[in-house]
Amino acid sequence: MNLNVNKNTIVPVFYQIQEQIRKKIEREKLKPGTQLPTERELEAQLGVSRVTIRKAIRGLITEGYCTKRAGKGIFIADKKIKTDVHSLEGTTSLFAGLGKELETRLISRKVINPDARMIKYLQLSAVEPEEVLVLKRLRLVDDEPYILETTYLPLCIFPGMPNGDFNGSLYQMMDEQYGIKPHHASGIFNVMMSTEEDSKLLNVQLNTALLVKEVTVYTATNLPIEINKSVFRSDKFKFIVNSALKE
Amino acid sequence: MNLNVNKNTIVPVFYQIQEQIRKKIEREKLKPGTQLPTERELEAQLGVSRVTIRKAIRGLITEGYCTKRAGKGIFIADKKIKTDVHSLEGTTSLFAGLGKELETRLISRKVINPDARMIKYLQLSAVEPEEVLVLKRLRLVDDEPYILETTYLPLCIFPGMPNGDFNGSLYQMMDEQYGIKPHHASGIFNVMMSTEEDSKLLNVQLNTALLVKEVTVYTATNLPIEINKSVFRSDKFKFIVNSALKE
DNA sequence: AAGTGGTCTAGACCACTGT
DNA sequence: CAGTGGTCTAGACCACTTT
Repeated sequence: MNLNVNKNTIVPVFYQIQEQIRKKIEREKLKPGTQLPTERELEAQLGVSRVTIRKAIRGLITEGYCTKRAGKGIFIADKKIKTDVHSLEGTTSLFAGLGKELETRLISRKVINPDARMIKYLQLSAVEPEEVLVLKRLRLVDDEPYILETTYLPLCIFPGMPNGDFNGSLYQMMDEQYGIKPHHASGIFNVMMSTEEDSKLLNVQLNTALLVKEVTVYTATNLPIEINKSVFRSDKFKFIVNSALKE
Repeated sequence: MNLNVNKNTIVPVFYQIQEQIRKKIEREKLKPGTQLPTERELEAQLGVSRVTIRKAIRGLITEGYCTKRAGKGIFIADKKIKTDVHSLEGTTSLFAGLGKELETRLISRKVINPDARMIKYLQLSAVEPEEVLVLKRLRLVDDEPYILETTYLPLCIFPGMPNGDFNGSLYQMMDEQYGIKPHHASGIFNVMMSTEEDSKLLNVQLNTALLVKEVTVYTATNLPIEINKSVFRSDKFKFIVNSALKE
């Protein structure tokens, strides 16, 4: 791997290692898919402890440069997919535009009584709140999970929806079966550490940094029709912003 | 602190601790500014090693729930400031709108020959590229750094700019002295680990997750006038998105 | 069964912050 | 100076993946 470490400096050893690997990736001397030496090999080669190696790799994983698999090894991540934060384009059409075969796997489908947060954002009746359909769907490409999407849909707007088939585009289904079109959305964009469930479904290590976009979606008439929480793998996506001066 | 740990489960100990603290923060049982017990106190109280305690805290720091200071301790972070990713509002007016006193500290001012990246984004002549003014400015509130902003300005558009006073709003200065108004911008939003310089200036630990927005700013006539790289402390900001359906 | 990363320990020393 | 977090070690055991 051609790395070297200088222990006679204030610069932490883990940081020296991390930066050398990062530069190799940025200069494309390490190409996507390449397997790094194992932690124990690096430990022996560099004469540092395994904890230090792991600390060096962790930062690269948080930034999405590397991925790890228990039992397999450490790998350079593929190029990230560019996604427009500002676009309300559905996941289905995003991938269609990229020429990638998107698989949608329904993880769970539940009808629940909304909590205070949902009542607020979906503007449900506080007295007799209507039930909400919760869909958890995993989006995969080549059997590799990319996005975990949780959708909250008020049944007063989408009656009968619970029996639908959710392997295609939800927005297309809304339009075709209910004549409802999403128009705009607002919410929050955040960094989150993966929970046990996120990790299992997205096939990443527990406590990996993930990117979360959580928005309320409205029709052109400002009717809230959906809360959408999308959890993106940070090694798979980069986010584009298009800003404009506010009037 | 009233935390407990069960070692007879598959759930990692560090994760149990992290989630208990997270919940206390979310339920506001731990309020902003509160100091947590020291790492060695937690170690003794919970009967786990210091490394495990530190691993638990690290995730909370990445999400911006906590901050650490060597020699001081671990603290619950203040509420985050909401920033619209989509707005081109300058930092100066953002804080003015919040009623916070923003201090701008000029860290460095250099005139450089642009590299390939700048030539591309600022659409400079590839043959005889004009020089670029690089400003590094720190934005602080109550002496606490919030944003590290690096600005690249082509001197062909802003002659004489290097001698300016950069403690106010740059956009105001562009308008008043050059008659140039920013109109829209596009670029990338990312998670980055802090470098040594970032860490020193933003007063965070080396290798802390930070949020970076790097955009090219244009006038209404699509003239690129600036590359702006803003590094946000993740314990200080949360990001709002407003999406619209693409036409 | 062998090899990978994941978790955890007990201890050491350093750098930074305050008194 | 004492106390804090920051770095690092050498070793142990576990769970997952592949052969």
